[in-house]
Amino acid sequence: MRILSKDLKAYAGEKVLIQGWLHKKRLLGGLTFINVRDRGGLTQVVIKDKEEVEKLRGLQIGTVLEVEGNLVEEPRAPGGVELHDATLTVMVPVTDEPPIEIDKPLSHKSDNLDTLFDNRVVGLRNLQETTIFKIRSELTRYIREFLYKNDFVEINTPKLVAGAAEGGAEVFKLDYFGQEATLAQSPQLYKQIMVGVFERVFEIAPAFRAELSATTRHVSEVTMLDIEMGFIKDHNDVLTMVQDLVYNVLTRVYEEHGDELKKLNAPELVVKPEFPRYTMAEIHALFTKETGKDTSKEIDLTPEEEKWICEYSKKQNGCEAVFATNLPKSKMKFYHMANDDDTARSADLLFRGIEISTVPQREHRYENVVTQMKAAGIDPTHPGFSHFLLAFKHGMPPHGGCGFGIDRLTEKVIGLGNVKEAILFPRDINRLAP
RNA sequence: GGGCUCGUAGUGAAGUGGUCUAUCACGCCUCCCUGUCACGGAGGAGAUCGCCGGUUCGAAACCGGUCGAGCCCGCCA
Repeated sequence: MRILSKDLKAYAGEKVLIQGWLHKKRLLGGLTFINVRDRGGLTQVVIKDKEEVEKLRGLQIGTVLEVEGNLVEEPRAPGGVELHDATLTVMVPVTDEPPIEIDKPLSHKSDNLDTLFDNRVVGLRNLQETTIFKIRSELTRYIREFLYKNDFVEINTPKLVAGAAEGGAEVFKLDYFGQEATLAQSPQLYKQIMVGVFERVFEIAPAFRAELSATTRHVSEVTMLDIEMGFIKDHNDVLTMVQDLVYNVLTRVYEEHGDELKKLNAPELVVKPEFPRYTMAEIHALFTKETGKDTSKEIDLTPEEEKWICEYSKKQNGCEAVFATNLPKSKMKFYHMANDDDTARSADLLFRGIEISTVPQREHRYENVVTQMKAAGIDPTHPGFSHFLLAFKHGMPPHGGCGFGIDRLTEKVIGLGNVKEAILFPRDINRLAP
């Protein structure tokens, strides 16, 4: 029976069988160490028999092995146990050397990302890369667990759609049996419709953005967490839910994976349960006062301001997650709810210098939605929107939610420099493979 | 869409007019090595310096073009 590396400790003194990939060879003459990688980690195998060592001649890292041997406790071995008197069986021989290093950290310098992604299928076997995606997996697990606990239902909505969900943003167009279709750039309208069914819903799914953006924070296929909740008292209810979710997820990942985060050189976490809230106008004023650069006429936060306010809040409030509230009405989407002044009931959640989520309250009154739609130049009878309006005609409670970038969250938790490093197979303007 | 930068063995880097017949590290091959864990030691293979053209007695280096890539801005998650 196959034993996983992480479970070996319980089998000290017994004969065990492991299966995995050859991860590293160290030949010391009469003594050879090999590391075998399986889903639980690495196992050190000690081989003295020359014939057994010869089986590995010419075989490269990646060779699939079965190893049978006696498990002994050995303080000098990593993990405290190792296999002795091993008999090797080569399940799948590999003779080509890997195109990229597997047992040493890979270069994540921006100039080298192209090589990193070209060789992704093998490079991901590098334990440093693997750890990034294990942490990403944990982050999504924590998100799901938090939302289930708070009575949210996980949904799946179509990614092939009849029209743009959000006016303005660039969409991918494609032929759909003779009709023009687009790839969904957001589940926005569907998740709102589902508030009329379940009250509280969420989805973790790809969204497609055809923006011609070439930056460290953009990709054309993004994994979004979308949340929507009904029967809110006001915008504050949504902000609090998102805040509690993020606080829970961040503190939990640092608790449960602190060692791995440290190995990846992740920054120390500085957060408080209550994230500071500044209106956009306040941030412009503070930034202008502190730096002397006048941003009071900017509609949105500049990328420099996003970095600055997170640093500022970290120092002032001991919290590097911060809400920028009262976003300008001029930027508002037709389904957002306006305030009486020139702002909207919408906020950006910023963390470590980047926008990771937008958290608005929605306009739930049918007539107002139609009015705002027309004002945005959208035809309410278009098949991409008519069903959305039908749901509103039949009763939508006050509601709000968020769109949340899983890729950016992972990037920032680990302290990576580019969102693509947090994506297995990133898609951008230039890259469609692997 | 606008601006800036980069392209040298499989990988990461050094070299900014001649001493480059291109250097180093990792990886690979051969040999030595019984406690390695970025093992160590000796030797070896591997690059028409992205491509095309030009300047020059001479180009990896300078100029123009081209292809590829990255970063910033706009926009957004």
